[in-house]
Amino acid sequence: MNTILQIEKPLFTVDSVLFTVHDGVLKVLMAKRAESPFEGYWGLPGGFIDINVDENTDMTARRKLLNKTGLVPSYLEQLQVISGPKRDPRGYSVTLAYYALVAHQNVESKIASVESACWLSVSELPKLLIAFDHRHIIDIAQQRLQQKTLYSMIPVFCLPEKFSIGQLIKVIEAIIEKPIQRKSLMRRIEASEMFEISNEKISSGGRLAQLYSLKPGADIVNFERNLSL
Amino acid sequence: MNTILQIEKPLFTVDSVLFTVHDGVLKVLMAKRAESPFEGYWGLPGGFIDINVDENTDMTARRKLLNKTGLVPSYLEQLQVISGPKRDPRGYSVTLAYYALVAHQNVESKIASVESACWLSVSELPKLLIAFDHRHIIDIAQQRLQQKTLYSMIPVFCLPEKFSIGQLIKVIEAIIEKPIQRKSLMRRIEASEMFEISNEKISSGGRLAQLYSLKPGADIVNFERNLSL
DNA sequence: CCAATAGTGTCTGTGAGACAGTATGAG
DNA sequence: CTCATACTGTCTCACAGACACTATTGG
Repeated sequence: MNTILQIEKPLFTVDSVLFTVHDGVLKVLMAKRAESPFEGYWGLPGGFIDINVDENTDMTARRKLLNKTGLVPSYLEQLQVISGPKRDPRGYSVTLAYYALVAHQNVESKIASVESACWLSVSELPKLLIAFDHRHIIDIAQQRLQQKTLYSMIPVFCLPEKFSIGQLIKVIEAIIEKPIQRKSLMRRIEASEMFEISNEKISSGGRLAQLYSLKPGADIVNFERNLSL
Repeated sequence: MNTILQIEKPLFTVDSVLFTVHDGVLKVLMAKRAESPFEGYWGLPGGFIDINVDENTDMTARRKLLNKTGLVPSYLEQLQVISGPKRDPRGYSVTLAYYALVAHQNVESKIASVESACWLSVSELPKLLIAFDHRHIIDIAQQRLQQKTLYSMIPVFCLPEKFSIGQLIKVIEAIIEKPIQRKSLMRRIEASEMFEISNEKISSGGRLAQLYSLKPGADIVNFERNLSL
């Protein structure tokens, strides 16, 4: 091609913070590291981009999630790039962090390269050994998720295709760690026009709950006000 | 260290979209490329990270802005990573784009490596030759700036230290391309508690305007509602 | 029947939009 | 004085919060 000084390149990795909510608790998917830096520590699923396979970094994130955990996220968005000379003992490192959401499902670590991938409660992370600065990345991801929950409907991606308002309330409250008004949520569901009323209802210990589902091809509306305070 | 297969790494670059507002027009800083890919096209100021110099990618962005344009931005924030095999003829490329704001000032291209850096009106970009996918990156940056202007005071970073409400209105209107209510803006300035009333006033063809300045150490408040519609 | 959860009606509160009215500078 | 721009007062409107009320299920 032409003369470019191939100056030293940093390590470039892609890591994902995959969240779900189960039993009213926010969980994050972590993998126990089987390999050298921070072996035995919990780390975010991620790795190096494969420029022969990955159309872009989104694909790297998805590929690594699938390989390491068998899961395909319902929602995936770039979070932030974290970089510096000291964050990886192997050298100067640049990590593109994603955050992602999925309905809760059991993780069978189908892949040998990882000892075990599993859902950890965000609240129990302080008790665990976390690799690199992944704890910090999770904090940033959690903040972003909380913020976005105040003005959008992304929490629906923590639920299955069809869901009830009651389920959605539980998910939102688990994310923002505050109670919300059912009424406000229903107004938003109505106003957003993102959802359609299913013909099914679900039993939940009282009156049957209407199930909703995302309209096919609907994009995610951002509201002009935040919830709560 | 240990055996890591050094699989092929992508090119990693950092580019910045530096905005300002001058005479009620949103401008972006572009440099005429003196070197090979897209020589003679307009490109965003940016380049490769220097892992021996840059503490992190923010520093890369700042260093490149300073080198290529002599400017130090008042505000700098990550925008997005864009990646893919085709966006740079030299190979698979990953770019971390930043967007930044600064008070308008003339650019003297102090550095020889760039033919000319100058402020281009965003509206005239369609008429010009833009390198790589930089046009697309600018579009994304502009959208983000518009969005953020609706719920924060970042446009003040397009103004000098001390500024009047009237100046700020002009900047905001240039960014979001819609008129706003002076009253709403004043309420926000009051409520945010980010600013202090200077002891100076500025003449502007009518009654003297009160000058404000950012309180030292004040952080940028996000409002819970958006402006306008 | 009761308990539990789903959903409605409606009042209050907050902050943006609109816009008329007042204040104060230059010429 | 007039004109231009700065600032204030105040009404309306949209939408979130609060909460009482009704509806519908299972036991």
